[in-house]
Amino acid sequence: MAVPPTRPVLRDRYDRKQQMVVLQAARVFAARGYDQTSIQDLAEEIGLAAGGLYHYIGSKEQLLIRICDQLMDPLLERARELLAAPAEPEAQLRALAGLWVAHVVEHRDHMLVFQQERHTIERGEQWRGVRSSRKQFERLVEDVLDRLAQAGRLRLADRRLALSALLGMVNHTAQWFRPRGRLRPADVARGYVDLLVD
Amino acid sequence: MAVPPTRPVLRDRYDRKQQMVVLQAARVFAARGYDQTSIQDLAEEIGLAAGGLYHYIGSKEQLLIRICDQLMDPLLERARELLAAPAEPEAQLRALAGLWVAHVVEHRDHMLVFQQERHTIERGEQWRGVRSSRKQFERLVEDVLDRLAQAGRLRLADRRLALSALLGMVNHTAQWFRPRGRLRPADVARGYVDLLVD
Amino acid sequence: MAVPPTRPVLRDRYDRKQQMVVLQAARVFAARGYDQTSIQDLAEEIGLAAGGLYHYIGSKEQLLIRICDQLMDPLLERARELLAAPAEPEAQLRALAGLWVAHVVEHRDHMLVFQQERHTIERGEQWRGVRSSRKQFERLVEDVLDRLAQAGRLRLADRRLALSALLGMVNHTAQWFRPRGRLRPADVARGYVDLLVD
Amino acid sequence: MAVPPTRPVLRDRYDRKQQMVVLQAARVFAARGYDQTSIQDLAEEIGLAAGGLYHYIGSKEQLLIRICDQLMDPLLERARELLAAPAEPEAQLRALAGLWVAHVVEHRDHMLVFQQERHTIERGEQWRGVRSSRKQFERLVEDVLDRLAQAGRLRLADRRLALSALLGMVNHTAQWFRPRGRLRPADVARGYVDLLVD
DNA sequence: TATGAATGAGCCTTCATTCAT
DNA sequence: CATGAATGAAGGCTCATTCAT
Repeated sequence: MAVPPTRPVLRDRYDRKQQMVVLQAARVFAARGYDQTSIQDLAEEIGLAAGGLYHYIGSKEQLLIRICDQLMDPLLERARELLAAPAEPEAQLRALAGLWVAHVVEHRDHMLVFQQERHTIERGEQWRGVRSSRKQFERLVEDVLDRLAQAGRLRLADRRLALSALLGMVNHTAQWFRPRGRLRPADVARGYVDLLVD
Repeated sequence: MAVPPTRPVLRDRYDRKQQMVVLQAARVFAARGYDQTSIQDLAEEIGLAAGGLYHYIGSKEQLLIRICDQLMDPLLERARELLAAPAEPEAQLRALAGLWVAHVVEHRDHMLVFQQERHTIERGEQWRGVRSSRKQFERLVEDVLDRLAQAGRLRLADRRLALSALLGMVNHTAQWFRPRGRLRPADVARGYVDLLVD
Repeated sequence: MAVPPTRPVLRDRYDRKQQMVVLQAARVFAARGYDQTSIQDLAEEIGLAAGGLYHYIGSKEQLLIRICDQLMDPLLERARELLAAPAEPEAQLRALAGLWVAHVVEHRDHMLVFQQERHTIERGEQWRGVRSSRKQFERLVEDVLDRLAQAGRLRLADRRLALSALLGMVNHTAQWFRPRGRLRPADVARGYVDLLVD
Repeated sequence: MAVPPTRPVLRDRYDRKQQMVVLQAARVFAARGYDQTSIQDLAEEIGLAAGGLYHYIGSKEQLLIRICDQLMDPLLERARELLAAPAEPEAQLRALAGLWVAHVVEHRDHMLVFQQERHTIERGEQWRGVRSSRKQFERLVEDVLDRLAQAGRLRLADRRLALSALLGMVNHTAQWFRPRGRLRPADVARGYVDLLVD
């Protein structure tokens, strides 16, 4: 198991390195696939011996969980902050979509891994936290869409279908968006929202 | 290697069983993941011994390829037929979305496997055929959207973004659609198109 | 996991081979130690590839459990048979010691492994069965000693101490007895009982 | 390698701590098994980091050797002292058994480790010293029994069997004796000798 | 066709040990 | 003295695949 050191200075260095490991792992898993990447492969890419990795990851599955947390936690936090403040539903949806698409684009690798391993996430006990985060986030999006519908601005009669459509569009963004491309994340987000809002 | 029999009667029975094997494999892979499912797991679920499976699959990877073909081939064929006939772009888009969503829903497991193994499909030589099918299908959708745009009916200025949005929505459908739910595939397809068309 | 075949003929061959594997494992473990013997070592000695062994053992620990069962089950059964029949306590003790020592000597390797791994046996849930067998056997010995004491023929006032002494002597036999030596098992058993009986 | 300090004051503190380490290691090994206990486990139990342990142990195997020495050296020394003085064989046997059983009981953990690792001790070059101690001690016991037999007081015709019986009884004591129980070590020793002496 | 024994490579993980700090 | 990061070599086990029956 990965046991972080207790002394604050070391703890800091440890935490930073652990973040790096998770980040790099996301990149490698996204490219080769989680199962197709051996711990040896990963260690090599990170520049450690296989055993050394285990100071930071606990297990391969815990590493995968950390990748998902690194994806979901800040997104959920920022979305909550945003929606806590009072504002018009359309404005909130635009702001939410903006940060969401930006997050997806910045965490492209995390997203790809998250999607690849959907069946894993939906199954075990140890994935409960990740599942819960995903559901909470979807709930936030749903709420904004509901308020938009109540304001008569949602172009789709079925709110659930609107939610699924938005989820599908945004998540899929990870699979085609290129940072050096013509479109900026904000353009993408605006486009998606334009489709939904009257 | 899987060597099908030559005598027609036997060949027929063999083909039918092979189709069943591929179908069942899609189901199991969708639930447990391709890599997390061993050949022995799969054989047990199908009701054969491990060795017996190999009469029908050739190899595990070929089985995966067959799953993808079973998904893409008929979809591509029907889409081509549809778009070969002359018709208005909106009508064609509606018809295309209808059969597409219906196909996704009917091949939910295939879709989930297809999405899980995206990184596999995008890489090797033996996946060229599957990749090609996917690209051809996306090209067909793109063409309809282009004609819709030329007719001034597309609600998004950026056609590529519209394509990505549609791909995202429809593909994502596999992840939430429930056959016994409130919505029928046709409702879903209509909703998606309504978002895009003016 | 080790899954035995269902068809009777194959099942028979499987069971026989499994018995052989357990037997050989006892021999190797006794000589090199359970932990110091790798599955590779063991497989080599048995004449299988490492993977092939797993058709018969399930896991290294289950193999250890089987060794213990192969030791305890027949001993317990014979002891029960013997003590079920009515007889004088001294005669029963002599008969019991006779078969017990003979069993220890014939299962010398099993005994050595059993003693080496005492700490393992006393701990986990999966060892409950083995622990229970050991306790039941000791209980049988205790009963005979009690009846001997009631008949006024036990040379030690403390019956528990007598039991421990006998257990110590007989079990230790595995560590020094040589089949080609001067003493036969029956001589050893007689000697032990002579010490205890007035 | 473990390099003790040279300055006497430090050396003293070092030696005391080393004794403690060996003592605690015996306890942990007895409970969990030598091989099943990692250096990290051990360090945690002792309250050091893994690296810190190595100041005191040299290597895991040297630690095991020290445990055996801590068991055998004082026993052998006291037994030699006792038997150096002239006395009747029965009195000597009683005295020897007394200190022996007391020693076994006080070094219960050491004994359990010693028995667990019998196959290790009997094999390597570095174990020659421990093996030699064991043999010398057994030789001392054998001599007393021989003199007892010459005095016509041994209840077993076969002296080797008597020796094995005594070794078995006393060594086995480590496995059942409870310090807070009804019996004191002296009672146990007397019981064993009573069995052997006419 | 089908079975299940068998292989051999590879995977995740552990662990004794070392060393810079 | 002590820490904890790091290594590198196994170790137990799984698994796709083959083949005699």
